[in-house]
Amino acid sequence: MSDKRPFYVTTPIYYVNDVPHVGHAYTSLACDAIARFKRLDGYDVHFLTGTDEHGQKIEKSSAAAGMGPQAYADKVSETFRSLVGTMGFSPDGFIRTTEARHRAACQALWEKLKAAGDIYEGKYAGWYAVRDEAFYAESETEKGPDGARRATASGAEVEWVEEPSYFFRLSAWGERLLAYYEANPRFIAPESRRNEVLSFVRSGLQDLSVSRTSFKWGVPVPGDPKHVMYVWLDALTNYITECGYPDTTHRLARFWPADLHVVGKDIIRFHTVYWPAFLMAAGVAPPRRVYAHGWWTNEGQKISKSLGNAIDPVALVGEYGLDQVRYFLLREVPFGADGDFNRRALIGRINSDLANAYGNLCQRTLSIVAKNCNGRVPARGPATEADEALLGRARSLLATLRDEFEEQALHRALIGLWETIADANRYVDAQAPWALAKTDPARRDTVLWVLMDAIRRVTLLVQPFMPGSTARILDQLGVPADKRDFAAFDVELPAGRELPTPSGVFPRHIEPKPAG
RNA sequence: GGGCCCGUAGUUCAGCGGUUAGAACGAGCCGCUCAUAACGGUUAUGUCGCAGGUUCGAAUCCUGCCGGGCCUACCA
Repeated sequence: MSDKRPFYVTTPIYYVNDVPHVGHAYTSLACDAIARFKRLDGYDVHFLTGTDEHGQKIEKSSAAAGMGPQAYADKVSETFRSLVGTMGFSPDGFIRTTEARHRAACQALWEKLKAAGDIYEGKYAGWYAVRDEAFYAESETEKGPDGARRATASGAEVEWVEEPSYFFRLSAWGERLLAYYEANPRFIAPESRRNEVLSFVRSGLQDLSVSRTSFKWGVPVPGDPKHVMYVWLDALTNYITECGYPDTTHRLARFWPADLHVVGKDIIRFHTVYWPAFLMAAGVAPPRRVYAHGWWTNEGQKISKSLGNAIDPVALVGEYGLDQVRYFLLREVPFGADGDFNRRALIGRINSDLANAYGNLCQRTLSIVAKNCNGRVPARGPATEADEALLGRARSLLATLRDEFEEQALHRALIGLWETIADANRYVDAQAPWALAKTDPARRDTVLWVLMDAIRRVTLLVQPFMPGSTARILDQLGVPADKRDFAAFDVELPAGRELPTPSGVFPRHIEPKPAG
């Protein structure tokens, strides 16, 4: 239906045992900026997010909440769905693992793996801690002086438990995975994560338990309904469920293989080892790229449930503004690295980068236009060297940003954009259009036109990061709605177009005076 | 234990073999007055973690040490 090139980007599906926090918001935000950039650049984008709703924890949490697991999942899934609105995300699909289409896809994938001989029946055995409701590897436990074995991390007593389970023959896929990494050097990013995965796979893979009989809340194993599929086989499959798997004629089938899975660094292995192994075993192409981002700390402190210092994105947006938060999260930390969330830095970004540099550039330019040019786009005259320098820089931005988005270097994209904003502010001072207004109105108009065009180009490219604010700026510049994608990057503003009265887009953030 | 990464101005970081080590924020001084008291110019501070080594030359390569982080499988 479209001859545009497809681009498929996904967030992980979020587990509904948790309430949304900045970590979730951050992953989705990065995907959102990427999806928006690609749409503006003419791709047919499919951006998928959703919720993971199966498993023992949901079964238990829902019972504790006095409701059925589906009702419970419905409720929590809804909080994730509402985050989409709060954060201004633009997903094209929202998938839930409890949907019938997902059950069908998981079962189809299972049958394929079974038929290929990559699934066999065995016995899952391990050290189980009742208190933690978790299995531990032998190396994660130790024997105490009383002879009882305990989980090293939690101190909970563990017991040896065995249950029947199906296994995926992951051990057979090590060499083929390494060959895939070798042939597709961009598959895992950033580089440091790739190294980790490589060394993990080289160290040898064990078969993977992919079913459980100890709980019911999951996708039943075809032909053996005592079992439900266990975590990753269920969760990861969502990415192809969306594309209609196993129906290759589905309207979204053309989006597979995914161009990009964005994940937190904690689940990189599942996406770069298990997932491509499952897919290759089933005869499906693996995704093109998996990018793992880092974690946020809160004012220098590790975020943890026990500290109760989770950051609520909804509160954040309420206090500082949506685009301000979006900008901060993507600008403050190199995408891929860990970062610290702190108020001083956030307020610094809001005031320095947004209010003083960008917002004020727009405001000072547009108010001179409003006062001197009768509120219309001025006409340009011959360009000077200084004009060409600024315009040349602004023109080169699109190509640069394309490269940076190819690498998910979102922070570098923003840095480059802001360098041009700084150039433009220097240009205003050097050209002093307020003085030209008295001596050389034609030259004044040229200067203002140059500024407006530089701002227009920068703003076009800032759209993926701050869609709301940039829309307002483009309105004030008189850029029509159909001239805001990158195809219109070189469509310059026609002189004489009437402009609305300018008004500030990025207010300074003034900290409320703390008591005492 | 094994593997990977990091330690550079007050702060966050760039630089990864070649003249006097850079940027941003913050601080001081000067200028401008179009603008959200915003903007521009300028000044300042660094034994580039420590100790050896390779080299004509090292923040940049090698070794050791100190300090910090991450990975080392079935919690999403």
